[in-house]
Amino acid sequence: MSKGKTTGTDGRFKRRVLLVVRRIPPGRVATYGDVAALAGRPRAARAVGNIMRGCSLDDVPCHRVIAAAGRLGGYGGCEALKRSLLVAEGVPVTGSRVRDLDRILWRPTRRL
DNA sequence: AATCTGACTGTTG
DNA sequence: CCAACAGCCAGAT
Repeated sequence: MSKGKTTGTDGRFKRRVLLVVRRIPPGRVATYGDVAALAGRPRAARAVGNIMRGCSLDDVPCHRVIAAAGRLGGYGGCEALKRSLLVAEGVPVTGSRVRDLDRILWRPTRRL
């Protein structure tokens, strides 16, 4: 292990983002910007989206990550699925937007 | 190391 | 409400 760098070439940011998203409880959502901030880069919302794009629902509940202002954002071209998953968890969604975002938005009590 | 990509965000019209 | 533009960022090639 002297080098310990052969694998895990992932940026720490990506790892951090995955951990944050995994902590989002059912019935709640977090915006890309919030996740980025929790991961340590409040302006990397776009980067978070790119990371989500490469992750799977089996690895992380990416459907709980939405865009700002309560908009659902994208989902690999299957936004309808994202909407269904959120509604199934009890998240009130109207059209392409989450209602009462202030109540549904996840509030982490402790940071990493 | 440079360039391109894009599941973002805020502003302007 | 929607379209266009610009700013910002990490990952992939």
